[in-house]
Amino acid sequence: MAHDDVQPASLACGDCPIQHRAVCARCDADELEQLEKIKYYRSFEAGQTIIWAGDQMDFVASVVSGIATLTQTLEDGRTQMVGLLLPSDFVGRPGRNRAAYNVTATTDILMCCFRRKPFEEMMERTPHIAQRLLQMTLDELDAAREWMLLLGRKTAREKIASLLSIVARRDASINMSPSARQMVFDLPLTREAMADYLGLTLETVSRQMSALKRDGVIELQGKRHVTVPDMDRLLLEAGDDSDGGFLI
Amino acid sequence: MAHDDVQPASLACGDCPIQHRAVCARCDADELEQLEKIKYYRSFEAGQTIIWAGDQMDFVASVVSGIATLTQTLEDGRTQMVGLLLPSDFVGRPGRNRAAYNVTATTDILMCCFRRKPFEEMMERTPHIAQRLLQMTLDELDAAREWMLLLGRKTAREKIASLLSIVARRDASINMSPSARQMVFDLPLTREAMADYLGLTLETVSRQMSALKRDGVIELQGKRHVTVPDMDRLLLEAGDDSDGGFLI
DNA sequence: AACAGAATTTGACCCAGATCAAGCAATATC
DNA sequence: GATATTGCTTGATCTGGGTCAAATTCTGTT
Repeated sequence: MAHDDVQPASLACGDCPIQHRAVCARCDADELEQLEKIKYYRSFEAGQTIIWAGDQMDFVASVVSGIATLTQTLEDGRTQMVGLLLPSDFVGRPGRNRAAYNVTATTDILMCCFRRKPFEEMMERTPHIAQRLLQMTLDELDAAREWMLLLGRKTAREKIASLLSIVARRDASINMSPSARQMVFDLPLTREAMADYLGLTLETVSRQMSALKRDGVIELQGKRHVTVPDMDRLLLEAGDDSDGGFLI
Repeated sequence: MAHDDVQPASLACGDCPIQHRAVCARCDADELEQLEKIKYYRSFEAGQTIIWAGDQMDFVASVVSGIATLTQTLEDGRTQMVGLLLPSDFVGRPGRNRAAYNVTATTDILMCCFRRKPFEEMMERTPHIAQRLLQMTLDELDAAREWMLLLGRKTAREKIASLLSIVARRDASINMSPSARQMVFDLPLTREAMADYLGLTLETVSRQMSALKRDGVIELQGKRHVTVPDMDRLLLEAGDDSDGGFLI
């Protein structure tokens, strides 16, 4: 998951052919050449499952463009989203060859993959890769823990408001000044995906969206296009004491 | 408490004075000497808050003995536990000087601390420390995500059964063969702490404990001492498809 | 042993969110 | 242009777990 400290500009790192913050921010020419040899691209269509939980993983990868979700399921079909993969996010872990989650493309997606074994060997020789991955993993852990608070203790309305403010914030950091009061963005998730993320049913998501609209917290044009007239109001509804999103 | 006196063999790494898997498993004599210089011990009593969210952190640390919890709170007082710190676990992150969570001792606890700046500098020079921390952080992330599934999608009864099976499993890995059908252990948590961990109220925890007892899934001697006559039954109640605990 | 205080259990009641079931709107297919 | 298909909304009803309150252990102290 990406974070507030990661500026979109930092995603493309100069003339690095991989253009990925996890592995190339501090790579020298020699290291980049090594990476070049073990890398390949894979693309998936929206809705495709990229990796099934339990699958053999012979690669680690980073998202170049598009969005994917990490989900866990109970055998009776209950599913919980446990993470989002946004451009520049990393998936797969050195040292383990089985996937722990389902990874599903929610939009068309392009992944930059590295063969696992050589990547691990390279990591041994190239300390700053482990350091960078540690940094990213710690960010993800913070995000996951923030989400635990949401899942365990927030009301449905607060959950929705939290998700909206997070998406708004991320969109804003890409499209406009993050301090603007009014924000406009498209939801990258269906109601069902929102429900899976928030630990709710899609009906409750829909009802709370309608409630927030009725109360003037948000405006909806169509189903995906959202206008937030007053971000402070939305953040208040989210129930966070802090200024909002660690998440995403 | 059982955990104070029993240390898994793997925690003590040879003649390393720090005896901590995060930082010394592959340290040579020279590195150990450096660590020795920046380390100190702190101890806390059960109930004490070790670190407040937002506090300045001038150290990173690992638990030598005892148990602590990581909690997040909303400003109206709702709290959610987001992690447990057990002996050998690491807390604090290189590269950030503000704590993100409250850390509270649930038993008397001894921590081995390293001054942050020199630790970071040492990490730069000593690749395997970052590699080890990455490994540990990835494990924690998996645990957090497993917990997200629990928080978002499991019923109260399943949550309790999950927690019990996790504690049983961890205890078993210390005290006896993990494959035994019957298990006996002490809960290291109060009902309130269990509730904070599971995203429930303490009344619901109590009720579900009683229900599991009534249904013969567990036996209770006193409030903390638990006997599980049939671990498979408990795991079934936990609703996991896998064989249980990534967690803890 | 008796008491105080905390932790836990149990009961009665309530409500947020789940479930079940229709309708509606937008897009894709023929 | 008619018709599925898919995603979303809304309504009616039910229920798991929350809330409030009162016992009942347990623990430590005098």
